Amino acid sequence: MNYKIKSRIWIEADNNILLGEGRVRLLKAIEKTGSLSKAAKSLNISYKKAWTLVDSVNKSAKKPVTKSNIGGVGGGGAKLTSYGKDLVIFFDEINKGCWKYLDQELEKIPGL
Amino acid sequence: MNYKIKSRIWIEADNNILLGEGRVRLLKAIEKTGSLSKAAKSLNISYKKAWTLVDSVNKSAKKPVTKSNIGGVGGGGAKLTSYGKDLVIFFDEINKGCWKYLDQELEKIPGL
DNA sequence: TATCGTTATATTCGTATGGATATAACGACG
DNA sequence: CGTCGTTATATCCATACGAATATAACGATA
Repeated sequence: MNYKIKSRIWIEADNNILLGEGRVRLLKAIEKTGSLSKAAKSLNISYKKAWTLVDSVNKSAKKPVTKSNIGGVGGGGAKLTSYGKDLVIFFDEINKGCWKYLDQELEKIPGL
Repeated sequence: MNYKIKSRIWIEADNNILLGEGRVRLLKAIEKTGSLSKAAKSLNISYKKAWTLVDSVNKSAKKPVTKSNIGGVGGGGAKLTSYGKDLVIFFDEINKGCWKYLDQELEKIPGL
C-alpha cells in the first residue's frame, strides 16, 4: 500500500471564500481563454457554477479580480485584472510550498 | 477585511482515505470516551457516520487502528491500538506544521 | 438465563448541491 | 438595425449525502 498526503487550501475573508484550488483553476482558465463560458467548458463545469464562483471571488476581494465585457464583437468576454493575476501567482506558490512540506513530512512517519 | 488561510489535509491509500481531520477528531474522541457511540455523541455526529468512518479507516490501514469489543459489561467499547495512537500524533504534528507554514506565507502577500 | 449498553448493519427520508435548461441584456460591427 | 456570442440570472430536477430510525448480535455479570 502506497500512502499519499493531499491537501486543500483556501483563503477566507470573514466566512466568504476568496480563493481555493477550484477558483484559481477557473481564474487561470479565464486568463487562457479570455471568456468565462469557454473557461467553464475547458474545465468541464457548468457555466452557472463558473459564474457563481467568479461572482463570489469578486465579492470577497477588496479589488476586482476579473473584468468582464457584455456584448460587442464576439459577444464580450472576461479577463483577469492585474490584481487577479497576482493573486493566482501567490496562491500557486503557497500551494506548491504546502505540497512540498507535506510530502517531506509524510516521509518522516516510520512504519506507515 | 481580514483574510485567513485555511487547509484540510488527508492521507490516502490508493484512493481510500486513511486519515483526515474529521477521522482524527473521531479517533481522539474514541480514545477519550472508550466507546464509539459516546465518541459520536460528543462530536455531535450520528453513530452511523462515526461507524462508517472508523470502518473506512481500518480498511485503509495496514494494521488495525481501533479495537472494539461487543457485549460484556457496559455493552462493550472501542479503543485505539498503539498504532492508532501513533497515527493520531503524527497527523496532528503534520497538520500543525502545515498551519504554521500557511500563516507565515499569507503574511508575505503584499497588499492582500 | 435475563439484563444491559454497545457494536454492527440495513432502510427510509429530507435536504442541499450541482446540472441542465431557458432567457434577457448587451454592444461592436457589417 | 439585425446578427452574434457572451454575461448574467432564474427555475427546475436529479442525485448524493447525512440524519433518523430500527434491529440483530454479542458477552460479562448478577
